[in-house]
Amino acid sequence: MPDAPPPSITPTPTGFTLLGLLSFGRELSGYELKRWADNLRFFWSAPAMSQVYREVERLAAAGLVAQRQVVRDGSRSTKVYRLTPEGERAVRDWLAAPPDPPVLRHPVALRVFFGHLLDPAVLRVAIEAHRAWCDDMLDQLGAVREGLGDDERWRNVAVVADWGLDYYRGERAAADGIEKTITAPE
Amino acid sequence: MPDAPPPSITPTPTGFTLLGLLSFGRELSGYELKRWADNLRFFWSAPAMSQVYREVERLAAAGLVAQRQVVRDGSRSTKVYRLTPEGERAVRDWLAAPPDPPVLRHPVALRVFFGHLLDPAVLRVAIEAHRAWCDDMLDQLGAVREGLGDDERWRNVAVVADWGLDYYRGERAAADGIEKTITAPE
DNA sequence: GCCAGCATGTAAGGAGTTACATGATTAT
DNA sequence: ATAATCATGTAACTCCTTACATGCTGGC
Repeated sequence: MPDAPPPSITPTPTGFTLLGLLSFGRELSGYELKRWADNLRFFWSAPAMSQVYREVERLAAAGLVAQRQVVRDGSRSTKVYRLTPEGERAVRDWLAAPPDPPVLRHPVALRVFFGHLLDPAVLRVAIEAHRAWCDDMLDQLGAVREGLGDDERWRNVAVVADWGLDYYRGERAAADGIEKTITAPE
Repeated sequence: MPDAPPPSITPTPTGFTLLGLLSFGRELSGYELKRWADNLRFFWSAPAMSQVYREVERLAAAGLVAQRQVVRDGSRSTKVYRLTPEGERAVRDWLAAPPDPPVLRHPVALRVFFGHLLDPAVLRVAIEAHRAWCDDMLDQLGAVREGLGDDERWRNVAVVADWGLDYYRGERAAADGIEKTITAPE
């Protein structure tokens, strides 16, 4: 008699992204999955460590990933996960479904919208902080992009990285534009 | 003896945005607040109806808004809310705090990232759906922008609307660019 | 007569966060 | 030695959503 059929729970969005990360073929630990997931932060929300552990357990319970105990360095042991065929089917189906609209929460836009409640100097500080954040993201994403090179295997990832670089450059330019509007009201 | 001091709870982000909406000076019902909040959807998440009612009750309990029973049309009655001085202080302080980084969740970027799991034709459909969504947002936001005119009272709102029009135009252009990359792989 | 819009809520649950708790290994 | 990184989890809580439930009013 084969194993009991895994309970058919539907993964959360984060669960699906973890399946996606495992679809690159490597066996990863929860810790490694978190670090890979952090690379999605340029266009997606990176999950908390604790959620990665919770989700990957759920995925294992559902049979979408296979768990394996690995002993490293003699005594220390780690759980690693790899995608099962069912898991791959699940991500594929999830991705093939019509996409939800993008989610955007833009604190700077919100502050301009409610600009009558803010001292212009404070608003300007917020805009400048945003620009600095954009620069930071551009640095980080630029580094990622360089690491990808033109390796055929990371072609799609590179496309997204290039898209992201444009996105954050646009974001930065928009911040500059808004700041001018604020500083020179008439 | 004055009224018991209102319990000092901190509003949720949605609660603060409701305070912000009330800071434009009008007394609004829960229903009207929801419709006003929907105008934030171009750069912020619009709350569900039920959450608006829950939050506005909490704000009233905290003394940040004042509730008033209004009888319309003889029998029908509505609760309307207006901002109290404490409420105004609370939003101001919230907005003056350093902004959180923007939140972005971009399903199309995610699909490109995991492009190896998708039939190119399906990916193209997703990109085209995204472009259609951008066009829709541009239409809606354009209509909002026109309604604002150059009324001095809506100056900041108009600045955000103009920013949004640029944002969605950029989004649309990026979708076109990505689609070309996908269609012509070499 | 019926449907769209106005109007208000409750109940249940989903998805995620922060804070806490623990401990081994590696590099400085 | 001590700090950073690797490694794994639990508990409590927040914020928000969907589904449900109800009823009035105005226009076609």
